[in-house]
Amino acid sequence: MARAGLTTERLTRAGAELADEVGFDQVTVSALARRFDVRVASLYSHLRNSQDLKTRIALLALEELATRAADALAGRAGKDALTALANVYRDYAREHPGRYAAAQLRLDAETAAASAGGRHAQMTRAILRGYHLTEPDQTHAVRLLGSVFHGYVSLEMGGGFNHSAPDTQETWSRVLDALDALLRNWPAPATPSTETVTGAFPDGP
Amino acid sequence: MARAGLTTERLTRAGAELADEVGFDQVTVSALARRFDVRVASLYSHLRNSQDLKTRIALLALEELATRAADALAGRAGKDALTALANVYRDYAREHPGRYAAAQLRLDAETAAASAGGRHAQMTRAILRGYHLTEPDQTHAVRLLGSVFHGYVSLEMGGGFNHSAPDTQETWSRVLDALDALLRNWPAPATPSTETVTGAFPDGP
DNA sequence: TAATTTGCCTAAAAGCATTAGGCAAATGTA
DNA sequence: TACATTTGCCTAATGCTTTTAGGCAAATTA
Repeated sequence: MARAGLTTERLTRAGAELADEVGFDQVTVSALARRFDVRVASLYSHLRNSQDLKTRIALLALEELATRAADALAGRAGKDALTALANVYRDYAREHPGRYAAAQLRLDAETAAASAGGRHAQMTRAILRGYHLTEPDQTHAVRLLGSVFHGYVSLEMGGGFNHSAPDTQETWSRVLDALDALLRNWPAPATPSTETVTGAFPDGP
Repeated sequence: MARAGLTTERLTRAGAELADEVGFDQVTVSALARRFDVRVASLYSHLRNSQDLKTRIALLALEELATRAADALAGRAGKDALTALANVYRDYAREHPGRYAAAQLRLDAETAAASAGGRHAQMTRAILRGYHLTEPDQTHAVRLLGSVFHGYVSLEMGGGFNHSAPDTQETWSRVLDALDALLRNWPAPATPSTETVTGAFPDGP
């Protein structure tokens, strides 16, 4: 009987498409087999197991995202770069929700080390060059940006912003304005504020 | 034979504990039945199905979070309130990772409307009173804060911040400093910058 | 063409979700 | 107290997913 021509790569790509269609956690070895019109057991020659499939989809997504990010950053700096990078994540999540979810999969240390994850941190760090932050503030800022990008995209996709007035695109622009302003004027560590105490009641009532 | 005394509430609470122990998406009707030393089918008198169980755990988590948030905000304002609210989310996620994951579950519109979700938005809005923002900036800021809190906690729990130098507590403090500074000095919408263009090459090369 | 490798198959076991129908314990009623 | 009803947990059964073992035929190599 004719062969289906399965390969790990083809399965991974099809898995990514499936994820975008039905959601990453609905991605199942069975569903993938159905899509290739092949028996389930046949996939186990190409994939170690279900977790292996999911990991491969995650790595694919991280790669795609890193490539898009690198393209977007080329030739840009400052707020222009900030906006471009932020939009890469947001647009990718909208175009490929399943892959974006996959990119959030927790990888074990070795796999993570071999993934495109490191490049993402590097690129976020790159856009900070325009803002003249020095360590450790640079790392703080990298983490903040990652948090905002991921948090915003994740809440927006979850429908958390659908309920009220200003549309989410408007908010997104203003959030990027705000981040730009913040990075241009990164505050020093707050000194534990004693002023309210030293006002009316220097040593308490 | 003696009855086990199952109720929907007891099952929900036990489900939440199970989630914290093994992860929210490992929560299964079967595992819960095992925990009560009872046959699986018995749970279906108290739960419509697996999804129902997960939804109930999510609602429980949202309630608990809202209660903690309300307690934390009582009598606080300004940065003090900002920090307190932020720490509620972060601490809850660390103490109850499974419940925190549950709180992220996508609910259908009616369920969401009946949930404590609305109170969360209200409380975030409440801390902005100390910062004198008016609409629509207030909504933008609510969304930004939600994004940072959720994004940071989610990346931190995922181990995304374990790789490099400044420890995550230090970053957390500096992120809160930064948000406070940003809210005290919320920027006007950026005007499309024409300055780089009008400099050397007014109409392009 | 013959030998070997490789790819997809059948078969089977185990776990989870879910429904149908039954018996016994708990509760309400005379 | 005795009886009737409701309620709670049970057994049984179906269907889906995961995963392993072993087989046959197609593709590749010699």
